[in-house]
Amino acid sequence: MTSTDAGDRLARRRVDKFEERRRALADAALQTLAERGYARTSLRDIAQCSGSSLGVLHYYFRDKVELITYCVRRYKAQCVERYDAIAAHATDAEALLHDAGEGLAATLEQDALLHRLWYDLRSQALFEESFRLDVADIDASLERMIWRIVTASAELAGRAPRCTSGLAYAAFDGLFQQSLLRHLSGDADALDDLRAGTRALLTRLV
Amino acid sequence: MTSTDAGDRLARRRVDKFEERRRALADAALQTLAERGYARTSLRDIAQCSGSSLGVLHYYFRDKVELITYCVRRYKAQCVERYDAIAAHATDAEALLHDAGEGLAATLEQDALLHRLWYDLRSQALFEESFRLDVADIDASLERMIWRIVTASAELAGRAPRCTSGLAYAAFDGLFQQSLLRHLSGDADALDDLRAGTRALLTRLV
DNA sequence: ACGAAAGCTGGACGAGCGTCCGACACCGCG
DNA sequence: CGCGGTGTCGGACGCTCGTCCAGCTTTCGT
Repeated sequence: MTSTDAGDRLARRRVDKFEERRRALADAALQTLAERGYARTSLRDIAQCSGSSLGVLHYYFRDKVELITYCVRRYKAQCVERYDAIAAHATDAEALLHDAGEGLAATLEQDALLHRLWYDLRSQALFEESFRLDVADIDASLERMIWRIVTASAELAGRAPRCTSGLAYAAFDGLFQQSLLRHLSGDADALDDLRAGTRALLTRLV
Repeated sequence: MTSTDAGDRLARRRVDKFEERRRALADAALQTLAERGYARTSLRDIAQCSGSSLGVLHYYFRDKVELITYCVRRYKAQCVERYDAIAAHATDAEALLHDAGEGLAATLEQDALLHRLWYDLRSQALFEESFRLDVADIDASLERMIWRIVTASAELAGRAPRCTSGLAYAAFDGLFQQSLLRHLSGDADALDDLRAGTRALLTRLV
């Protein structure tokens, strides 16, 4: 083993540790962002909620934009992973209709705060150029997720989808967003309406 | 005429002038908000863009929240007025399909910035309780507008709507929001896709 | 065990924020 | 003309923000 090999291993381990810490900080930051919203969250809030300090944040992230961007990327990873499971195993059309509604409703209930953050960030992207690429990326992931459900539903029903992937996503996204707003406002019917709406959309669009 | 009558007239004229100035300031503020977004707009920005000063803003509005709320209410008035025209005069189903798509596309193109502000404010409402009532109010107006189009379309086609008013609004809202994001990102197909999507949604939902 | 590098701390700094206020211009009335 | 009320201005105030840094502690290869 040469000395440069040892150096490489060393450097790699250091980088790994650095990255791991970044991830931990970003996850804590994501939690805080989800609770207070993008515009109302300061680096001091994030530092306090993650039990670290301002200096640490600046040690691991050049500035606030880099931290936020890193957080959003992590969020996206969680998002895709979470959604990939929804349309996985359904053997008949009726079961898929049910599972899709239940999946979306469960997601809305369990991760309401994270999705609130997502809509917040997407709105920011309307104003801030620098967010648009990441937002478009996440949107594309979600669109693929919805499209998998739609095509699976069509296949099980022996039909072809009667809409484009973009339209299906837009409609489901609107439904989910509206449900989220009502759910967070304390509307008890929001979840059931999301289930019913999912079923309705799915049967109209295929 | 008694002296109190004269006093009343005088007081009323003063109040009118006061309200008129508030409106003018709010309209200018709305312009600035639409351009820079809620979180990035300071009272100094608003003062500068409206050619007034910080002191004037505070003379006519107790604080920033009152100014913003007043702006949103004015926005809502414009909004409803603007939309009421869309589904007004269509004599056959095909014409309505066409008019609805053109109306939404024209709105998207002409008032992109105002709608961007609307989505911004609605996202803020997810976090800030104090916005929710006004946002819910505007949402309800928009939902009624969409529902008028859907029912008119169903009637002209000799059918009944196959969805609830809430689902129709959610779907159209999602479509419009997605189109807005793409339009602002410079996607040249956004407008055409909105037209096509409107037609598709309308034919699937009735 | 020791020295250097990595990791971390708390506070300082200037900018920008919402708010507030004293001073001044304007105008109709006595 | 002078006077009080209305409208306006620009700066001061206290605060929070993101950024940055001097210096301390911890870690770790040698």
